[in-house]
Amino acid sequence: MRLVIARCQVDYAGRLTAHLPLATRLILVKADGSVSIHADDRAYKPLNWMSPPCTLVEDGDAWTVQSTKTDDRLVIEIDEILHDSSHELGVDPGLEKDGVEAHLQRLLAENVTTFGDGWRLVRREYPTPIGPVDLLCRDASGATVAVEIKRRGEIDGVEQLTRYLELLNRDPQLSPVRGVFAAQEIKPQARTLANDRDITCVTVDYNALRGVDDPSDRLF
Amino acid sequence: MRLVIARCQVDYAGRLTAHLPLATRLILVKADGSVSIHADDRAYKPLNWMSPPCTLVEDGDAWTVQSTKTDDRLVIEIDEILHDSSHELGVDPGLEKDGVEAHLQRLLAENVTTFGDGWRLVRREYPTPIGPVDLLCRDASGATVAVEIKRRGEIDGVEQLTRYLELLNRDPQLSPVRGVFAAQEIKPQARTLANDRDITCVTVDYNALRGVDDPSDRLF
DNA sequence: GTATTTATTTCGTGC
DNA sequence: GCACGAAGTAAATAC
Repeated sequence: MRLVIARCQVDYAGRLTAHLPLATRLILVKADGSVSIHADDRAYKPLNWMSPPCTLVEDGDAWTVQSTKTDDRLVIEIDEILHDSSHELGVDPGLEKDGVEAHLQRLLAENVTTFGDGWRLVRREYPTPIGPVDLLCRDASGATVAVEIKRRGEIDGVEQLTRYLELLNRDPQLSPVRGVFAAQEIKPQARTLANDRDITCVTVDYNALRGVDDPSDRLF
Repeated sequence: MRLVIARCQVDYAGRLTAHLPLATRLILVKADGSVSIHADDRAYKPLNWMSPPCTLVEDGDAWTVQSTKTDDRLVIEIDEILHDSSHELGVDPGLEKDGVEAHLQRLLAENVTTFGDGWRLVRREYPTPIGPVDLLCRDASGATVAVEIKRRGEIDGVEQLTRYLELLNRDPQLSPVRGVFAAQEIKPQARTLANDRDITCVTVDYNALRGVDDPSDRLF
């Protein structure tokens, strides 16, 4: 990884064309070949960048980063270099994620009684012609319920579930099928639409649910 | 801007929980308060980050980045610092973009003959109850044409234009209205759907069109 | 202010 | 390899 602090101008041509006037910035050159130009704001987002595969050619003050696959090009005109250092980082073991929708789905699949006593899982990722339903269940009375799970419940999730319900209700083996919209947080608009369509909203406490599964916390 | 190369472990808790095992990484602390943890790959994307507003508290080897607005938290456990430098960058004049959909729309509005001889513009951003149509035109024969413009023509753009056409064709003053789907690049799926719905596809050469407007190129 | 759309989206996953 | 959906999406824009 190479860190360069330099006064520079940058031009990009590719999916769009863009220009950066002369100013002092960080030029970050990674071992993967990527080059990104950072200002002192915009959080982690660079002003300009080139994704690998690409090659950096330094011709004096003119640095050219050319994409190997497309005709995208970044031209950096160096005015003055204020810092230039390189560092061996090695391969990163990578990020271990937790808490995404998939995990929430697995937890709920293993704990369908979260929705009500006597519930049981028919199957996870129940296939339909327009895509899999997250969970297909039977409630205590034996009625079929399609469950759509989101981390954040928004209006498009309700639309998605509505499409599934319409399809599932055409199947006389399953019909009538009702819907449950489960999320860690449900937006008011989504809740209103769901209620209007007789879909039950359930907000899920992910931490509590995980506690059922594995009470050992990592750090928090 | 502060650049720290350090062997470290990182834990994040917020919208998800995540852990980074001990490894050497770049810790980038920007003047806007943001902190991002970079490995030597993943292009410009950090492994972990915290967006402003947030505060970094260093307590020996334990660095804590706490979001001011939410309860998101990043805990960095420093094992060894290999590099630590700070740099004054000043305010960046920022990126001047060109080539986005808005500009493409303006260019085409000024050059509707791109679609055919004798075409003229009725109006740009023609209002309908479900949103504005990019361009409403009349072709050489006087027939009404609705034009939907995208940088990249994908299936949802065709759906959008279809909804506009359905609405516009209810207006006896305009009907019959046909559709043109214009983009720099049209995906095969979108083209197939458009053809099926008798919508004409037009791929636009943005550079050539811009050349009509302003023949002076910046760099390329 | 909130809701919607865009993004040089990027990134993963299933086919 | 390509289409589809999710993202700690974020950011800009419309309302």
